[in-house]
Amino acid sequence: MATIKDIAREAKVSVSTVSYALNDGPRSVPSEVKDRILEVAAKLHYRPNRLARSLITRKSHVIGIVPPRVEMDMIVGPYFVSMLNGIVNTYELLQQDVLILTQIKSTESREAIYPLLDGRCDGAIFLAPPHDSAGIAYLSEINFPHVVLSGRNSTSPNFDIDNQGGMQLAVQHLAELGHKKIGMLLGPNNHVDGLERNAAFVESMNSLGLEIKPAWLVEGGFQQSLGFEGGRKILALKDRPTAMCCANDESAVGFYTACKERGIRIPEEISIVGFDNVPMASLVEPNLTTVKQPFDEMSRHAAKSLIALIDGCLITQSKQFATSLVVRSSTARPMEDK
Amino acid sequence: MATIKDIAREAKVSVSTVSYALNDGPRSVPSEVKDRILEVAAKLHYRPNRLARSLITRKSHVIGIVPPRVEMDMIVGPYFVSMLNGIVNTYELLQQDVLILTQIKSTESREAIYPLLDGRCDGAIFLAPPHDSAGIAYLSEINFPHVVLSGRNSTSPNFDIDNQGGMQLAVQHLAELGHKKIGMLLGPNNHVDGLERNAAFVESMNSLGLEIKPAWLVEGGFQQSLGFEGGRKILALKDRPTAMCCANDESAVGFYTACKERGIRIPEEISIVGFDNVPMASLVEPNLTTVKQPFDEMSRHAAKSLIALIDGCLITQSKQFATSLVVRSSTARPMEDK
DNA sequence: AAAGTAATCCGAAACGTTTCGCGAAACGTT
DNA sequence: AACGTTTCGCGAAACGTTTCGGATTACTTT
Repeated sequence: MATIKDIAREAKVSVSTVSYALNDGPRSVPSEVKDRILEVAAKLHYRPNRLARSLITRKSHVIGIVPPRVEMDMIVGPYFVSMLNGIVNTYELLQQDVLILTQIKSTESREAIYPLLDGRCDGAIFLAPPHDSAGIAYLSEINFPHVVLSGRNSTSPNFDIDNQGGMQLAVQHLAELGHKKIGMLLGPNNHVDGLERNAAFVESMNSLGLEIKPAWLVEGGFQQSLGFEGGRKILALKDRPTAMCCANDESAVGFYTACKERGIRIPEEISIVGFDNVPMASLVEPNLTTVKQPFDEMSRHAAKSLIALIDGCLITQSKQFATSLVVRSSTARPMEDK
Repeated sequence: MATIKDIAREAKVSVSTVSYALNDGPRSVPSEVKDRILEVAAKLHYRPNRLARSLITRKSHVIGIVPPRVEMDMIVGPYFVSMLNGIVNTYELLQQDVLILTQIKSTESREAIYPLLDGRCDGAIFLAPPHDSAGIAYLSEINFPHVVLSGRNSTSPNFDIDNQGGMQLAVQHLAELGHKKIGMLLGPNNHVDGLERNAAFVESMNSLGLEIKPAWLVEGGFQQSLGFEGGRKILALKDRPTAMCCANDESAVGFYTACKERGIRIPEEISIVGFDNVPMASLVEPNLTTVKQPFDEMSRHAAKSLIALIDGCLITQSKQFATSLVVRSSTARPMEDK
């Protein structure tokens, strides 16, 4: 592998001159000798070693992504994918590569996030990390550029949606259709989005004067399988809700399966609202009414903000993104009580 | 940021001793002084700089991924995601990080793939690259470890499915149901999988003695939108096929939309077979009968093979993976001809 | 007691860059 | 002709590691 030294020898100039020539460097080099250098470089198939360069410039042009985890398993589910999509496409334009840090298993301690701090990346995006992790707080302390997507860390720039407003849209929609008996497939409590959506459900129901029945609140996690189990529990009740809010689309789809198993028709016998608007929401039958999270806008915004941080802009504002309701075919007026 | 030098000064030993202590080797250091060094390292929150280490060891423990492109746009569609999933999960266990090379826009020239050769990654996986690219051939020439997933490069290890066998399963299934009038939503010709599936369709039809009608072969790309357009063309014909093979699931779903638009029932009026078995296949209504590609097995195999290559195992075999037919609800016997 | 061996640990080179300081040459100005 | 100002180019330091060669000391063995 040819190095800058080889070029220097071959072109009979010094190493520094070669560097200036190749980079249009901070110093000028006469076009005649520059041409010769470039020619030699091409002949030797020279390609700069980025490690050496990054070592001295302290810039890698690589952005780290810390993927979300659930019980030590990485989720490469629809959420991760939707976010990654926006991030990757943004960085394609901004000339940054993306490093997926598979080795970071937790954000809870300093040591756990050390792989981020070894010079390989200029900054990091955390996807849906646990609330207020010590590891992330440490990054703020040492001023390592980073942003948090779908999470809350008091010391870091956060980009998240307005879960409160989103859930209110969902509940209100059901109430307007005439539903009074509304249950919820709860989200996980160790995650901000889950927590907030759960709380917002209770709040929205209260503000509309609707009664919350504890039996209608069951764990749905954020996963299809848990949604299915939760659905079974709900549907086995003698007194069933006529509508369900789900903490996310995946668990809603799990609920669908439970309905199918029991032969309960959606939306005739039970209305279902999801949350997120992942691609599958418009594929399942009936198409899922859901609260839309602007994945693309959020992820692009986060990606760009991180670059701003890296470039020295110190005032990166956290931002909450608005949600909107996408009404499809999984919600309808409740059947007449007989 | 503390360096090994700081530790050396603080612990009153030489730099080399610190290195040996921190790495347990290659030379021994008495446990008394080692403990002191580790203590100082912890106190200073030392973390090794990987750039410096990689520079000298020539190992980065990072695997590069070159994503597939269609007309300069990166596809972060179901295919990419399914593969990425297997790769990332494998490398999580094998202690490798994953670098997505957004900056590689083509594999056609040496220069285009230079970002791969700058020391940041030890090897690379190409996802569905164009057939026999000069860039990839160059990698073989200079012995840079790499594998090709879903593509064919004569000089590189390839991991791909048996498109021929898969398409035969599809056609045979339709034939067994009694279909004689079978069309195809063709795949793109600039891609091996598209090419092979198209060819295999023709071959399978011939070997079963079924007539191929040119009007029933329309471009479907690998995308939903093109599948939709293709579907419109087919369905507008006076003499329609009773069954369709689609080059992949996404275009099949596009075909679904065309059917819905025209009020044509699947599978009663037309049977549809997809290819790939991406998650959406089991979500659409009716569930799509499709040829299953073992994404997980393939991607894991490729990921592991690449590591073997990097570790010096020079005989990494290309491998073709078997497909299987997943019969769901989008295929049925044709309606009686009246 | 001498010689051989093993254990320690230091200094320095190396990896491939970027960039600073400084001298030499070339040029323009008075 | 003397002086300042550019332009050009070289050498060397720096980035943070790993690892080799060798010097010093301590422990065996005869």
